[in-house]
Amino acid sequence: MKLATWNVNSLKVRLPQVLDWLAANSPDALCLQETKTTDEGFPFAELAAAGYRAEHNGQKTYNGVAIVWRGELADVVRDIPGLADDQKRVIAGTLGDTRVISAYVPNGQEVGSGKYAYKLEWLAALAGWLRAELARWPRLALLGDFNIAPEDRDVHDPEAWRGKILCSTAERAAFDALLGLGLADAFRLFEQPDKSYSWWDYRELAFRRNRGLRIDHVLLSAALVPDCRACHIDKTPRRLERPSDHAPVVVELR
DNA sequence: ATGGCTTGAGTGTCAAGA
Repeated sequence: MKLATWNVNSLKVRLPQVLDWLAANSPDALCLQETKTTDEGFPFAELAAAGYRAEHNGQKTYNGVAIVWRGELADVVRDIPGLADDQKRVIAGTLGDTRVISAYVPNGQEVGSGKYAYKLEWLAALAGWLRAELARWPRLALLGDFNIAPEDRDVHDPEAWRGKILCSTAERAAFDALLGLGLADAFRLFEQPDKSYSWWDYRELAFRRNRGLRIDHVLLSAALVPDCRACHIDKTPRRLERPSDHAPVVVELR
């Protein structure tokens, strides 16, 4: 089984690239973030023509997450149960016996800001909900844009980013708390190239200079880890014209 | 140098992203 996650930064703009990527990579499920559209604007028909079904949790202009899959998806949940939040950042479903969650963690804007407090509260709520999800579905994959670079090696210039948004101690502690639930960072299960990132700023030729951050992740429950054969970041779409600023992250499971 | 791009909104220019 192949699972992937991709923050597309507007599905309207990126749909041709998503369709091409699905055709080229043939994942069983693709988790999307930042669709930036309502359910009415979601391209269900175009995806169906490509052999994929979809569940979307969207809103106008901002946020929006989806799972695009082949086969059957059951027990779909939108949003974090019990969290008062009008931002559409979570959708989950079960593919076979594997729970698949597409998440778009808040950016946080600046350490100490209101958005930063919201990010940390949101991550705490996510962890609380995941504990229950893991109890129900031992085989669980949490995929998405976490907006956290877990370690200095995930940052092109760790000194410049020290303590800054996406890299602060509290954000990294929140990421570690997710690992503490029994989840593993699939990317780090394998030897990886140095300076591997999943996001590059649009400005200042950041991609060409590989000035990026690894903030998109796939976390696997302990039951899935032995089945994980590979995890990689696919930089191919980042090289296209009008790319998303994020690259897809792909895992292959037995 | 707090900029630089890109998107959605909507037609002038701002909010938000990371």
